[in-house]
Amino acid sequence: MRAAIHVFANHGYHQTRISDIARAAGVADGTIYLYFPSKEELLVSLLDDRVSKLLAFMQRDVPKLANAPERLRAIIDMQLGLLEGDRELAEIVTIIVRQSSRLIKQAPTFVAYLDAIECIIQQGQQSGELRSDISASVAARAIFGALDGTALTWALGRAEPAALARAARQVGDILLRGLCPEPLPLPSPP
Amino acid sequence: MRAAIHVFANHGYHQTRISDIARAAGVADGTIYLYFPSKEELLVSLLDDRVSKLLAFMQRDVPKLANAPERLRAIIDMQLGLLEGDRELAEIVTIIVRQSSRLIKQAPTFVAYLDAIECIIQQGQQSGELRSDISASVAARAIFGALDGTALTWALGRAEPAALARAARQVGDILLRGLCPEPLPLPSPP
Amino acid sequence: MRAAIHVFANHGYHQTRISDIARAAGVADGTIYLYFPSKEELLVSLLDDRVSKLLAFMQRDVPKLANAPERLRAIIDMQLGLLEGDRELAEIVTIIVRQSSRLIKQAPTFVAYLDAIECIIQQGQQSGELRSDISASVAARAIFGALDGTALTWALGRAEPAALARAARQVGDILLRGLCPEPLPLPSPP
Amino acid sequence: MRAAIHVFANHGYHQTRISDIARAAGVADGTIYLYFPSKEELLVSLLDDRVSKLLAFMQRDVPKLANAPERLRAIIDMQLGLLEGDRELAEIVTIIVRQSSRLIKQAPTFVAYLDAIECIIQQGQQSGELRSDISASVAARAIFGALDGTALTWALGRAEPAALARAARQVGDILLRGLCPEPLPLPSPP
DNA sequence: TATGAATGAGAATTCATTCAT
DNA sequence: GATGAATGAATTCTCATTCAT
Repeated sequence: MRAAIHVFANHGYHQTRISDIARAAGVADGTIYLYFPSKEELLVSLLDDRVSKLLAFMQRDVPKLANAPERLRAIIDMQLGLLEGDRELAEIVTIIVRQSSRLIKQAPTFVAYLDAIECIIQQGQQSGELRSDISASVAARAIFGALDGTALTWALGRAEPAALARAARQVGDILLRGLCPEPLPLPSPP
Repeated sequence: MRAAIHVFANHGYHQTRISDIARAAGVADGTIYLYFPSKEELLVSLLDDRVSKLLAFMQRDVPKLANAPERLRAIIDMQLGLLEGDRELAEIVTIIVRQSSRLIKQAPTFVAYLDAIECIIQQGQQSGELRSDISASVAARAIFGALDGTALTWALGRAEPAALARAARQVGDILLRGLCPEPLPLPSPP
Repeated sequence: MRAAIHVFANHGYHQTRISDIARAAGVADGTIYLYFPSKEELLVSLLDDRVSKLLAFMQRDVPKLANAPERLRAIIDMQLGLLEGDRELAEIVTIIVRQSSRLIKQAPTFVAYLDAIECIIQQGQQSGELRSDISASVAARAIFGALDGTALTWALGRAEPAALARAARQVGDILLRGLCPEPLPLPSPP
Repeated sequence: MRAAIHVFANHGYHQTRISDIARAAGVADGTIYLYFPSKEELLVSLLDDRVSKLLAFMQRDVPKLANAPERLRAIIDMQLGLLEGDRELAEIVTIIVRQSSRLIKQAPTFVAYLDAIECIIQQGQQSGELRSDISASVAARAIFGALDGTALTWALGRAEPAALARAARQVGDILLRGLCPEPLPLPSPP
C-alpha cells in the first residue's frame, strides 16, 4: 500500500500501471492481486485505510470536546494533520481520488464524513454556539472544500509540512469566526 | 464543444471516447481533430473558454467595486453563478478537470485565478477592510476551496439551480465575516 | 475469415492468438474487431457460414429426392463433400469447434442438423423404406457420428481429398444397408 | 483423479483451474504436482486409465469370441458400457479430450484403438463373415465415430443411463447389418 | 509429504489518432 | 472540409507452476 501511494501520487491513477506498483513494492505483478481484487479497489483500500481513521476519531474523540467550535477546530486540525506528514497521501486524497469517476460519485465514506460535520454544526446552532442563519449543510461543504483546497495547493506546491499546520490554524480562524453567532461576544461596557 | 461538455460531464474524461463526442456532435471522429489537436486539448479548450470569462470579469469589472469585501463577494457570486445554469459545466470544472493529471498540476489559468483573489485580499488587508492576521495566500485557497466544494456537491447532487445561488450567498457570509478585521465594528453603546 | 480458418486449423482455437490471424490476414489486430466482436464469435462466424449452407441444402434440395435412402445418401455426400476440398475447414468443423465449450453445448445449428436427419429417417420408417426397429434419434446420431469420425481422421491424416469421397461412399453403403428394413427385399420367386 | 473428472466434465479443460481441482479434492494446489507433472498430463492420465482398460479387454477377452460380428458387438457394448455409469467420464472422453489440441492429434492410444478395430474387421473380411467391398480402415472409423457421436449426444443430454445401453444395441444392429457380406443369405432359387 | 504464497509470462481488447478518399 | 476505416501500442488480470517451509 505504501508503494501504491508513492506511485499513484507521482503519476496519477490512470498513468500508473500495476507493474509500476509491483516493482516499487518489490513483488511480482500477480502478487498485487492476491491482496487487492483490482487496481481500483487498491485505490479504495488506500483511502478507506485513512478515512476510517478520520471517522473513528470523529466518533470517539470529537464528542468529548466541550462545544461546537472546539469540535470543528479539532476536525480541521485532524483533516489537515493527517496529511501534514505525508504529501503523497495528501495528493491521493485531494486529486487522485477524483480520477476514478466511480470513487467520487459513490464514495460512502465521503458522504459520511460530510454528514458528521453537518451534525456537529447543527448541534452548535441549537446551543447557540454557532450562527443559525446559515444552512448546516452548506457550511459543512464549505468547510470541507476550504480544507480540501488548502491541502490540494499544499500537495501540489513545494511548501514544507509546517506550512500546512499554519494554514490549518488560519483556515480554522476564518471559518470559525465566520460561523460565530451575531453579535460577537462583546466586552461588557463598564 | 457543447457535445464534449455533455459527454465528458456524464461519463468522465477517461470513460469518454472521442467517437462518443463525435456521435453526440453529429460529425465523424476525424472531424474533431480538425479543430482540436488531441482529446486533452479539447478538455483544456472547454475550460479556457469559461475560465477566461472569469478572468476577464475579474480584470474588467471587479476593480470598479468600492472595497475588498464587495470584490470578494462579486467573485463568489461570479464563480458559482457561472456554473448555476449549467450543471454539466460545473461537473467539468470541479471533477473532470482533475481526471487529467497534467491539467490540474500545470494549469496556468488556475494559478492566475488564485493569484487574482490573493491580490484582492492583500489590498483589503492594507486598507484595513480585511483582517491582517491571516495569510492572503491561505485565505485565497480557502475561498477557492469552499466554492469548489460547494459546486462539487451541488454538481453531484440533485438540488435545483437556485440552491447553488443560495449556497453562494451563505458561503460568502461565512467567508466574509471570517475575514473581517478584529474587533468587529461594534454598535456604539448608547 | 479465410486467414482465421487457416490459423485455427493449424494451431487450434486456444493456441491461436488474434495477432496470428491478423498477421495472416495482413491487417492490424484491431481491424479484426471491426468485423467480429470477439475471438469466439469469429469462430462461430466461420461455422455458421458453412453450416448454414448445409441446412439450406437440406431444406431446399433434399426434399426433392424420391425416397429416404436417397435423401440420406445425399446428406452423407453433402456433409463430407463440403469438407473434401478444404481439409482445414474439416479440421475446424470436427475438432476446433469442440475446443470452445460454449459452442458445442449450445450450438443451435448442430441440434437443427441432427433434427433434420432424424426427421428424414422417421419418414422413411413410416413409408417402409427404412427399418422401424431402430430409434430414429439413435440412427441420426450414429450417422452424424460416423461421418464426423470419418472426417476427423481424414482431417488429421495425410490422405488425399479423393480418399474422403471414397470413404463417404463406403460409409453410406454401411449405414444404408444397416438401415434397410428386414427382411431385405427379396427377388420374388416365380 | 475423481475430482479432476468431475471438474473437467463440468467446466471443460480450459475453464478448469488447477486450484478448482485441488479444492474439489481437498488438497493444496501444489499437491497435484506431486502426482501429475502438468495439467495436460493429468487429463492424459484420466484417459489412459480408462482406455487402457478398453485395450486390455480387447487384447484379452475379445479374441476368445467366436467370430468377427460377435467381436465387434462386444467392442460396441464395451465402449459405451464403460461410459454408461459415468456421464462425466463420457463427457471427458467425447468432448474435453478434444479441447487439448495435442491430445487428439498425437494420442497413441486412440490410434491403437482404431487399429485394433480395423484388425478385427480385416479378419472378418478374410473369413467371409464381413463384407469385403468396404475398406476395413473406413469401417473402423465409421464404427468409432458412430459410437462417439452416440456417447456425445448422450453426455450432453439428459437421458438416463439405460438409454445409452439401448442406443448401444441399436447402433450395433445398424453397423453389423451394414457390414454383413453380400449377398444376404438368400432363399435358394428354385 | 503437503502446503499455498509468490511468481511472471502471456493475450484479448480498447481507442486515440491518422490519412487516403 | 469532412469522412471513417484502419491502425497498433498499451495494459489489466489470470493461472499453471514452483519451492521454501
